[in-house]
Amino acid sequence: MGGAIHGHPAALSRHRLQTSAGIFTVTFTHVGLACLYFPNAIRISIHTRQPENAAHQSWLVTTAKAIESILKGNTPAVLPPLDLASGTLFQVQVWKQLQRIPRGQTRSYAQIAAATSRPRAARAVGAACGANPIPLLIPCHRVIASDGTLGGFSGGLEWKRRLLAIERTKNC
DNA sequence: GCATTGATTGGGG
DNA sequence: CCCCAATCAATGC
Repeated sequence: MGGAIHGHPAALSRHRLQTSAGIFTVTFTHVGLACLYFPNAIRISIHTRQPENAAHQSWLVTTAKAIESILKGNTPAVLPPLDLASGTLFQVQVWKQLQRIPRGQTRSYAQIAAATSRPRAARAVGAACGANPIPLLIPCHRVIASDGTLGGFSGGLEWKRRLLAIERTKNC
């Protein structure tokens, strides 16, 4: 059996996804989209090459459209089901708050901390953002430091700058 | 503006 | 336990 996290199944399939901004990699479980990697990310060797699954094919199309939508500064009309089972309770709470940040807006790590009823956990929110398995669709790029500086980004700060610039431009 | 520092939380080994 | 981290506010320069 493949490795499992928190008692949940590991990814069943992995796909390369060609977009206008390069080749993203995504993984699916039986629940939905589990991970999304930027084109520049180091990809792990594929253990689980399973026969094509109809649901995964459908989710792949939806995921591709959602990525392209975000790259254009729009809000995706539809998202694939997201499998957040790899997260702890706190991380999932943070990730759900991230999904509530409207396109074109930002929040500070401290604001997200407050939204999860842990006003002093700003630093932990940063760590939870870093552990976000589905960047772009879970928009951790919209979280910045209280003083207006960018903070960090697991996909590289260039991507964070780029995404925020796209959304800012689109909003004006 | 920038650097330092103490407080603080959640996660992982 | 201990260490790390995508923080923050206060402080001094």
